[in-house]
Amino acid sequence: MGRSPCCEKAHTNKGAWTKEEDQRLISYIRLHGEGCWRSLPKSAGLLRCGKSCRLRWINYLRPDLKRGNFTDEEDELIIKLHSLLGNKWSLIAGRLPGRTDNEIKNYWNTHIKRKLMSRGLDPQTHRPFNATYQPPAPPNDATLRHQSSEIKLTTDSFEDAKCSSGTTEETQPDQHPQKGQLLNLDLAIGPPSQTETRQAWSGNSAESKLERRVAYEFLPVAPSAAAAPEAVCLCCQIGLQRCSSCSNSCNTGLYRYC
DNA sequence: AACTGCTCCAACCGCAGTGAA
DNA sequence: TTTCACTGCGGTTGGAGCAGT
Repeated sequence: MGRSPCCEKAHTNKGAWTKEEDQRLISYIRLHGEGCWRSLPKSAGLLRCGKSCRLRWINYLRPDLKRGNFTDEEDELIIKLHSLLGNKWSLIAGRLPGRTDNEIKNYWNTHIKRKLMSRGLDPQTHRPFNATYQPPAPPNDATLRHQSSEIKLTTDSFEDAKCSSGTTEETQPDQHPQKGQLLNLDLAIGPPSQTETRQAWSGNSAESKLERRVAYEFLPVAPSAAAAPEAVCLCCQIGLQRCSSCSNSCNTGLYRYC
């Protein structure tokens, strides 16, 4: 038995959005807020599927979107994040305020890929084309487990028992960025929004772990393996010896830093 | 002016993750 | 534990616009 379609396709519009549809969607979300995408089209009087409404809002109509060309700084940031995360566009977008995953994905495919190739770098591996190197698979469960164990190597405070156990891949330094490289990432990145934090940092999915890893490595005070980590709460971003605001309610497991 | 090929990006599609029942 | 509805993500597509001939 297949999944029921997300909407009644026979009675929905497809293709480019009209100004009137945009206006209806904006007005409705202003009044009622985001969410309930499935019922939104009917409530807003739109002959669109909920997914289509959500996409239109997120990628085009949201008021906080930054339109216009990407800056060189954004370019470099995207490249750095992509080298770390792979094609995790939503995570990358979470570090670029005002940019959407779709926008970044398109920009990557049309500009940055070419830019990297002109530098003689493989856009997937971020390594020189002529290097004798077997490209790692894009972040799948196995590589995520590997990456999680890498976290364990860079700090003994960030434990993730589920991930670190069962890691059978051999560590081949040439296939992964060095610790120094990871920590050398530009720190001028905005913190994730509350929503992003809630969504990406909770749970124990591979995605969440990856997000935590990025957040961890982008922290202003990255703990070294030798010294005890500075007290920075990863989920609250509060630099206190003990963060009382999250230690009880936080389910990310990151409160160990508090 | 007409045609062709290319680029770019908005939008679609299918699947995975998540939480409620 | 299973099923199902819903949301979000990443890959892909289609068409508008532009440049070259």
